Amino acid sequence: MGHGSSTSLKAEGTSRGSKRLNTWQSIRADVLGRIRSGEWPPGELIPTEQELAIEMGCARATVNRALRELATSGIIKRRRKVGTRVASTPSCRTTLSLPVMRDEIENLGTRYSYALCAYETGPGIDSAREALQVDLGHPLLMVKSRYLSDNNVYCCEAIWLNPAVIDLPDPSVFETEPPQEWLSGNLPVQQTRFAILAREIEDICASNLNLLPGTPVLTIERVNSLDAVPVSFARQFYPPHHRLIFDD
Amino acid sequence: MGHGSSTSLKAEGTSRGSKRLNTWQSIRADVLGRIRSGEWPPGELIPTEQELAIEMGCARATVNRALRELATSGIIKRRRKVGTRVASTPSCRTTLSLPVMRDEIENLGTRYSYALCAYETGPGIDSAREALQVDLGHPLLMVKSRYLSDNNVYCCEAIWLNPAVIDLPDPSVFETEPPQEWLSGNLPVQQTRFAILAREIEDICASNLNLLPGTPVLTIERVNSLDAVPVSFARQFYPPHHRLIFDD
DNA sequence: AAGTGGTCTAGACCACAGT
DNA sequence: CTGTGGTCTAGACCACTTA
Repeated sequence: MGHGSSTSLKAEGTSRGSKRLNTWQSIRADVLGRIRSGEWPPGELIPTEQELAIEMGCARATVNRALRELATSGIIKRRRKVGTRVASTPSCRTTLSLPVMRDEIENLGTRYSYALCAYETGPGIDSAREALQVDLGHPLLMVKSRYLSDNNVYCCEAIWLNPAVIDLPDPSVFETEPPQEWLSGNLPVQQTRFAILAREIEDICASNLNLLPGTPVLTIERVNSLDAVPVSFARQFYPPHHRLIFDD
Repeated sequence: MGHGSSTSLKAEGTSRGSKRLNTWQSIRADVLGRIRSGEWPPGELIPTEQELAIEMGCARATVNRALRELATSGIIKRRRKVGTRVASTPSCRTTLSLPVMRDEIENLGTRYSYALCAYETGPGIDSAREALQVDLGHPLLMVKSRYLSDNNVYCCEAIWLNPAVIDLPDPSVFETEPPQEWLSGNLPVQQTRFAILAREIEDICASNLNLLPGTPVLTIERVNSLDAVPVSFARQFYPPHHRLIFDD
């Protein structure tokens, strides 16, 4: 323990001319470096926040912030009283961002456009009724549309909306505005549940994506809920070359 | 420890000691509630940290923590000098966790088992050579294996390892230990890049998954690197019913 | 120049989990 | 019990952006 030897100044300040010495980012980088270098191998217990704070000459809160970020990334595991360990099984955690289609396409640097393909009111498909918790006699509005990136079909979407729980507009508004955007603009922000899966493309969408029926397509399903009441079920199909990339 | 029971504490002075009132979680919940209720609609500027801290009766740092978490989730957007806005386009951000297969299966509450299917040294497939940045004359070790969940095939894996950059063990060790686990246990933690996509299952793996050739399978590709040098390229195939779920 | 978020600090208390 | 991470606080300064 500290025995007064330290005058508690991190003065020194000369060794590095850098602007900020003790950013939490720099501490995170330092710890990460020691892990990657093998100095702290998987499963190893690393020093406590207190010890690291002293060693790095910063406040414990700063170390805490750095280690918290590493824990969130799955790099380390923290438990009270026990301490902090390097993750023994490298469970990679990363952030999945699913923006609105307009942003997704424009972020590619390409020109976004949207087109309505069709709409109809009917019983919908099994998956939609299940997700929306309604039965066969209950009509749903289905809207099919396409998103283009520089005039190439980027994604094909089918969405089922439950008119019993939300006031739907005249479907003609979907000629210019995607249903997902209409939802977020006209209802208080919803809760959304996702699933990512692989499916054979549906026959009806195959032509929209210029694909042969049976082609595997990456599919994202979304259920939007309002106060825990599901209001829409959507499927977005991406052509075969599409990948969700995670670099870190 | 130097400090005896130096009861210099200020007796908590505050009124009632109900649990904790001003946790950052409660503040996050409060703000989220106001957003969801429509009090602060999309695009709206919300009060500054300072104002919220006063209103909630807590420190600005606590408000900052709460808002930071919301910003990370994509619920709000923050800019210095400008302030904090409710996201106008609800770009959903969530955490994708890709644990080791053993954990992934055991987390389902099922029994995990692993089986080696085959291995061979050869030129590998185009994608593998590209990912590993080697050419045709360069031999790679390919290992195919299966992961079972309660004796049902859960996932089928093919991995190509570059013997030029890592010392590979005798392939027989892969009879009991999955290559991914061997990698993480015998090399300093690597950087991993991912991609998620949909593919037709390869003929060779179809029988391993008890599927017909051509079936769409959710595929995860991983490239493990060591000091920016790629050492392995893996493809994991999940049967058609498999979904990556995001609830939040 | 001024306002807002971003971060650091030093100290304190709490929650949890081993002993 | 004790030790460890988790959090709150009050104040301070910095960084970025707009006016």
